[in-house]
Amino acid sequence: MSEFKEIYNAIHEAQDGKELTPKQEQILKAAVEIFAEKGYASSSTSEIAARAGVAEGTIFRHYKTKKDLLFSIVTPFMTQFTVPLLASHFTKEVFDEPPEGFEPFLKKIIKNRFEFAKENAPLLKIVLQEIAFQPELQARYESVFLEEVFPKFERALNELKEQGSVIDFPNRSIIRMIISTVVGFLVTRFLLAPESYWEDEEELDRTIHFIMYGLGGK
Amino acid sequence: MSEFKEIYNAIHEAQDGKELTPKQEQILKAAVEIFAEKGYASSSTSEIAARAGVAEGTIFRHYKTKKDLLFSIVTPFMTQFTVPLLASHFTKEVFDEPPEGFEPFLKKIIKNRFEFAKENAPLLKIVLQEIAFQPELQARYESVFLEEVFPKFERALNELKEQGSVIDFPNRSIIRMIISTVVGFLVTRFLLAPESYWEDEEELDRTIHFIMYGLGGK
DNA sequence: AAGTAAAGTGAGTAATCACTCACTAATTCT
DNA sequence: AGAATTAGTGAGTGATTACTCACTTTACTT
Repeated sequence: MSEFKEIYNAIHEAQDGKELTPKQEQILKAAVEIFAEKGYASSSTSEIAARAGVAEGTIFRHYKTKKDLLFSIVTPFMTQFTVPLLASHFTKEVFDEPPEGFEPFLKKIIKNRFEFAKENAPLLKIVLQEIAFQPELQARYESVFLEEVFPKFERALNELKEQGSVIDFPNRSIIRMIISTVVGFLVTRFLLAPESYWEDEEELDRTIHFIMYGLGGK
Repeated sequence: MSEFKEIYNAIHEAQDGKELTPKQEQILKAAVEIFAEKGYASSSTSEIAARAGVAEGTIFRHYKTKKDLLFSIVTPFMTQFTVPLLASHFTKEVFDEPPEGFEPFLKKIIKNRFEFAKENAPLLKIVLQEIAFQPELQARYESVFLEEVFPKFERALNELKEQGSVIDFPNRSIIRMIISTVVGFLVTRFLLAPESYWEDEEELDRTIHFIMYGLGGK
């Protein structure tokens, strides 16, 4: 919750050179909650204003349209979620300690994104929902993921394949399988069955085992 | 497309003892298209009526509410999708040819559901979207999956574990990993990147390999 | 302290929404 | 063939929608 504020404040500051107004924070918080509860299309600006304790006009003072409000919420999250995947030490790590570089690489990346998802579950839900219908979000995903994350991932995989520690599948197949497994875990854990009892540490280790052996070389 | 008609006709007939009216078919077809394109909440009954070539009142002659129309579309699909998982020969197959019963079991089930998803991609999209916000759909999923599919799956897994051909993870973890992998594949194949060139046979085999080795025993 | 710019307000608006209803057209029943 | 039931229609309705705008309040600058 405090992290929430920080992320948006930092991003807004970087864009506008100003901090978020208290009311603006309340609007963002309320919008995230309501979008996650009922979906973007079924959420009304009047309800968001009411929950934020703010006049409806105040929303439109800061965000030109309702869609603009959605993007102001979703875009920073998408960026924050992928940024660590771009950090150079993640790819370096794979090469530094061969041939057992794959497992710690995966472990670190997954546990890291797990913690982030844990603190931003509603945002995860909003993104997964809205990316299906908002072309602007798809475009953003493609430009960031396909142009930045994918190539880095691919370089690491090619190296690992040469070491023989990863099976010789097409890179996009491998990446699809890893992401399916991780996203499937995050969705089950935080969106489908957040109330269940979860042994997070063990479940993470099992998930990593699944990927490691599923994609192991030779 | 022809299969579409058949499924709904059969189900409607079983419920009402009557066949679907031609206009009713047009309504269902148009609703599926539009729901998949813009999402349930953003679709208007007037637009559905227009695309179906039907007066708006006709929709409400057959479906009490817009939500009733959604359920009439989604429920038969959910049932059809899970029915083959309940068929007894699927679980039998695992025990009949030990110890290599796991792979053919998986292969058959996955290829089968792949074909079904291929012919009903828009419906798959609608279900995945709306299950997040419609408690009635969640309830239906839980009653069918958790009470029917899960126990069958579990019995098969316990047997396979005793044979040593499947790793000793909790059953719900194993099932989660299998479903994540399969759903991730279907979503990527038919919803995210349906335009890409896909080697379906090979990709299916790789996906099965991934699961087999990821969950292999010993 | 005065002046200016930004933040906040809430009644008002045109458009759209799901849904109704009195009516006609087509089918089925006897 | 006539009666009765069902299918189909489309103008009409009240509620809700995202968004505007003239106005007040707060914050910052000098």
